[in-house]
Amino acid sequence: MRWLSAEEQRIWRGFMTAVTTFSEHLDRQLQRDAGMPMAYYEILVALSETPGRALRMSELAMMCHSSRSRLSHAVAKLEKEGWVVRRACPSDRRGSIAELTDEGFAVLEAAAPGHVTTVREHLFDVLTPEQLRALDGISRAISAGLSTECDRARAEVPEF
Amino acid sequence: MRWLSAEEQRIWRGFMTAVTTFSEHLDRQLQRDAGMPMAYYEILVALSETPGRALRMSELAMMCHSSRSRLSHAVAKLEKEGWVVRRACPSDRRGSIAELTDEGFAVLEAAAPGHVTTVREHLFDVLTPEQLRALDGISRAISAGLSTECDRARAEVPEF
DNA sequence: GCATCCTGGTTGAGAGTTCAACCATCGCGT
DNA sequence: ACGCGATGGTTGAACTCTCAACCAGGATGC
Repeated sequence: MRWLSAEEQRIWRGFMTAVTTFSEHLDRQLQRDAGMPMAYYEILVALSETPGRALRMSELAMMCHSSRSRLSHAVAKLEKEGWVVRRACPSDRRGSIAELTDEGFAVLEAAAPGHVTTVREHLFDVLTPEQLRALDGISRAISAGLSTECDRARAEVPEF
Repeated sequence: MRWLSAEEQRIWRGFMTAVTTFSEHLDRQLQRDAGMPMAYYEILVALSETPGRALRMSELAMMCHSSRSRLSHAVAKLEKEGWVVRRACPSDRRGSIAELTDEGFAVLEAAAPGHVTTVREHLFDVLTPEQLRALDGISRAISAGLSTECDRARAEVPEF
């Protein structure tokens, strides 16, 4: 087993610090200005970008990179707020469809500018175009490394 | 107010996806193999690296970039597990000192290899040396952008 | 000495996440 | 038609985090 060098540790810790501080900052901003955490904001965004502003729970879960359970709890809360409604799926009786309400859309419209401004201010404004290009590549590489993980797991299943 | 371009959105979402998937993966690995979330692991690491394996709560909070409240809850749990003990601070009667127990150290030693391996596998193994250098700069820039935020807030306080 | 403010730390309630268990339905093979 | 494994989704309990309230002890000013 290979440990991390001092240099690797520095990079690793710096990365985690930056990322967690950043996302805590974003979460706090959204919670303060829009009364919801970022995970819930993402749900509203995903719905708002879909034609019909409605999606099946499982598709919504994929879009938000969320577990079914998490999404179910979250949508329950959003429904209680009146920002989303759930209705049955006509083609599959198991299914359930979440739809963004007009009020939910209005809330999202009100929340978006502050959120986008925060993202721009702390990400795009502090990085050079070159760093942004690098970040793009880094994100892809990390994501690819994680999804091949899943593939490997899937490949381990006998008779697959 | 300036919206994000399509390209910026792509980078932004890709970045968040990579980061959240990655840290969820790490959290799950630690939870499964060591029975604790990453935040708690970080606490044990910070203590283990301090001479005497003990730190005041406030210093520990800074090291872990954690709020006092979060740390207090976390250390309470770690104490219940027997991995940490709390004792009074001799120089400041308000203070409280968290100390890593031998059992806590043993648990940490057992957990470390799996954690390091996961980090290496999904971060250092998937990035080129050039990307790692870029990541270092990016992390610094983001962290700097967030701390100047605090400075500005501090500067806004009247008579400061 | 004492009033006042600040700092260190804890606590409790409320919100969000995780995990495993669960139910209903679908799809497929026979 | 029937059995059966896979899928879609929900639920409850345990856990973690956040936020605000709080208490105790230091520090400063008079």
